[in-house]
Amino acid sequence: MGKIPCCDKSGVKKGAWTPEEDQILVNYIKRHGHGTWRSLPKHAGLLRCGKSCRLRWTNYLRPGIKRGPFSQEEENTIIQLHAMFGNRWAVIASQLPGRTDNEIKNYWNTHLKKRAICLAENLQENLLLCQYDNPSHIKDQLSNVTRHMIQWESARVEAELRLSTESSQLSSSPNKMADRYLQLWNSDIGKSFREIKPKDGDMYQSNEPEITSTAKFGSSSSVPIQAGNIKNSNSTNIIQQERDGYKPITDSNSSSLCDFSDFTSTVSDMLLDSPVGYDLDFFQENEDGFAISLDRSPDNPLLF
DNA sequence: AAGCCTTCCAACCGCCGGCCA
DNA sequence: CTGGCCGGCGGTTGGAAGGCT
Repeated sequence: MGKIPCCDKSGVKKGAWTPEEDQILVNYIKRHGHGTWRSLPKHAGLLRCGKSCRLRWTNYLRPGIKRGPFSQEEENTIIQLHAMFGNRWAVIASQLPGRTDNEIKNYWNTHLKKRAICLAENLQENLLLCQYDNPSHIKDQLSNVTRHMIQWESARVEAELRLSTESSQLSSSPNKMADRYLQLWNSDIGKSFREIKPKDGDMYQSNEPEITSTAKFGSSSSVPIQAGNIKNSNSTNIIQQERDGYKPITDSNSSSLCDFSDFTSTVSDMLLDSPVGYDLDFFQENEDGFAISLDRSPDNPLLF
């Protein structure tokens, strides 16, 4: 049987669109609407397949498309939504007016993903070092781990807050919240927590590499999120931290995994139970690794 | 200046789900 | 219920542009 291709390959032009083709497409759609994309090229007089026309229109020619570099706010939104939804670019794009899924996907793959991977690898390296360094060094490494976790949790919490205020349906459904947490846990960012590779006698026990049941997140995801005083743009810290001197490492061939669920739930609890809302400034390192602080100086590595 | 390398992004490709006959 | 059509989505790629030696 086989699927009928969207267009006859012969006689169909491929590659970059010319300004003339753009003009033809725009003029036609302005006059007639796009109708069925498959028949559009024939009616408009274009030697393109319908899919190509649709892509060109939705990603480039459609009115309201925003060109140019992403703002910090847009970047934050992408990071948060990617933490929530993974590579569901269309969902992410729906929250960024004027941006297309293709553009966001490209931006993630060329800018944000790289940073996230660097950070995750650095985290992994830090934990490896913990096993060989002197005990006093461990606290520093743990601080890095803690920082990373706090950032991850803050991105998640803020994203959940945002979505919960936008969708009363979702916030009223623990299962859907759990599903979102599950997606988050199975995303690249969540993966960075799971794929820590301790050696023998590791500090953390490796259990579940990938969670596939929403039941695992029952308690965390059902925590009611209140709209209010969460500090904005927490997630940018992931990027900022990388910019501020986190160095990438190359060893990423991990096979054993380390479960951070205890850690993350602890940090999550601290965040969610905080009497001062979701402001993260109170986190700061001390001699025990991390503690609560009101230090708001720019040098505080936990400030976002 | 020239060649090579890397980065970035527009566009392509194949798959999937919804709709309809 | 089934099969075909269609649009949408996400992964991937090719080439242009810029940087480096």
